[in-house]
Amino acid sequence: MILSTQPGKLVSTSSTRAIIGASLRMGVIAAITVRRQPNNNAWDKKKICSGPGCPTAVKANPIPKSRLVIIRANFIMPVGNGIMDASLRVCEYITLPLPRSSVFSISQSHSPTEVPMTVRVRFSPSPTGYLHIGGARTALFNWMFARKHAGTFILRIEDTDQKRTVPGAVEAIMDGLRWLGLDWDEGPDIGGAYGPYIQTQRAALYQQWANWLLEHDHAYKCFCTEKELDTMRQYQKENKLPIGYDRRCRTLTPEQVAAKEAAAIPYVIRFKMKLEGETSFHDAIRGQIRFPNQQVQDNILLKSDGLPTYHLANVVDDHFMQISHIMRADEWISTAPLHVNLYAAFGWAMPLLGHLPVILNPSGKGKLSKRTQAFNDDGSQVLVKVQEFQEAGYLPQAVNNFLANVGWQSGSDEEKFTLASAVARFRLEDVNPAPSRLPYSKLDWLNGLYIQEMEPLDLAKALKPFLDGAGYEVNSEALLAVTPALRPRLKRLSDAIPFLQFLFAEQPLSLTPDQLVHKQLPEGAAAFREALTFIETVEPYTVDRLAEGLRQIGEKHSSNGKAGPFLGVMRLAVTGQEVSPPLFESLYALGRGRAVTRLQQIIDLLTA
RNA sequence: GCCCUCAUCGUCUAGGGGACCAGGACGUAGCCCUUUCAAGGCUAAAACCGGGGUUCGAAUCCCCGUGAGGGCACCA
Repeated sequence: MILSTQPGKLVSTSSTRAIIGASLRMGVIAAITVRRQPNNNAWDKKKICSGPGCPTAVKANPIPKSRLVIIRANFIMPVGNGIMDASLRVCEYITLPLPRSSVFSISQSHSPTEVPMTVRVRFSPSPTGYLHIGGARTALFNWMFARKHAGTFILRIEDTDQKRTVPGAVEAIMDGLRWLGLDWDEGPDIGGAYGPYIQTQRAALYQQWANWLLEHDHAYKCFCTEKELDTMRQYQKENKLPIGYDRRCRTLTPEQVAAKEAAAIPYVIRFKMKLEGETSFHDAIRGQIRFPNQQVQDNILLKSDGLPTYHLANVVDDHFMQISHIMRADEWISTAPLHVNLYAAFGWAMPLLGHLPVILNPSGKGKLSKRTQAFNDDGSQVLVKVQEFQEAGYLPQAVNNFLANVGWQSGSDEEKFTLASAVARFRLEDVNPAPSRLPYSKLDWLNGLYIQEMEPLDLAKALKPFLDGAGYEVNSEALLAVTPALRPRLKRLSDAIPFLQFLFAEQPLSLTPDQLVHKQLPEGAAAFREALTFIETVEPYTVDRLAEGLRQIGEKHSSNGKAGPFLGVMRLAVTGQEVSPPLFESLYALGRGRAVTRLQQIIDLLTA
């Protein structure tokens, strides 16, 4: 009966129902569900029928899993009329054409996010300090989105809070972005068609539009002093009233306003928010978000110093800079309804919003901040500034890769990828809305992988500043010789410092005889003496020749015929480090002269 | 207090009603290799926040809790 339904057979809705009905009587059909597939990614689900009496039948007479028959039709809703492409599953997926039927009518509820032809996005930090890793992540996502859609990435400086502006911060932020390779197409340093890109230089524009709102009854002047507002908030707190501006100046009569103005009382301009109803907007990452309008304050748009607050400045700038998408941090969600209403008051089209998840402290308590010094499980300090990552010896491509993996998933199981491939696959819909901590240990792993890809010469060059910084003046030839051996041992560039310490160690090395004996090496001193002679005379003094000769000596002297035991103690003898690069490279980097000196000291120590 | 957001191994995540006794990665542990430490290879332990509901079937949809984060500034 039902199981004889063959692939390719036309099944009408009514016959589908007949099948269900008949099968239900036999106690084999459980349910039928339908999924629409408008494209390969987005799915709508609609249950069209779950056979009447089905639950009872199943409960009364449980069907073994193997006999549970499921019909499921997956079909693509055609744009026009006609037959839709469908598949029907009966125990297994089989493909069948299925005629259109009203039973299958599906509401359009899941439209794919549209990306307009011209993408213009911005990263707009406040110049209050260095580039924060969370800011860098926001910048990275904006940048990836812009590059993906061949759009424009804009750097805009939001310096309307003069009190918090720090000299040199703009340059520091730009340095951070440059180090990461996030290049901008328009910005304060390079200009652009929509400049200036520093908000304090656009003050007149904000004033103009604040006045426009005033004239069109979307805003009002507020003469409240800070003291007054503090008192108000205090009162609200004590009396458990809703916290926020009570809109007392909203109802000032024109005469009262004129009087206060005549008295030269400073004022701010506040937005006249709708008092009832709700504001909703679509978030590209979170879907629809609704706010009761009562929750939205009559926020200040223009401060008494004549500069705008963020709310006004960002709306005006995003409009005039023709920003198409706003991707900003989570913490802006609650002000989004204000912005929506501002756009509405101006009559401007709203850019698409997407609120990125915040980055949490490793403890999970609070968001990652540069003010609260945090520590990892291993006690190391949590890096927060981009510059700190650089100084710790991370590579920019590793940091980018790392950041891209937090809150976004590349769509494959590959965790290591180039920025270019991430750009190609970047979609706003794939951003995970959940806040996350930075998995720093993954950064170490990734950085190690990137280091292993480096050519020895490039790696040596990259290592140089770190060694210089530690006061180690390694000669280039020696450095280049140990670099291949060093490479797989490095997670961070700065890890090279302890490895190469032996090159600068005080003489003599602080070793004790018992550190240099090995069970498998009965005549240690003799082996060292032979090694000494060999090192003194070997020509040329190369890693390969050293390896060859010392291996032979080791094999000869060890009781198990393997070079290992000797090489181990020998390495310790010449480096004095429990952990160091391998012996041959270390000897080479040390140079013949110093190698001989150290070995002689060891022999003296053992024979004393 | 009010409002908003979020919730899968320790961590970053996959997951869009049956393919999941939940997959990958880092980290951790063990073994192999080995010249110390790494790297590399193999193996293992390790999660659907709780409770209801819808459904034949829920990690997935809905509701209620709980927890975490954010906002309620003349800061952004």
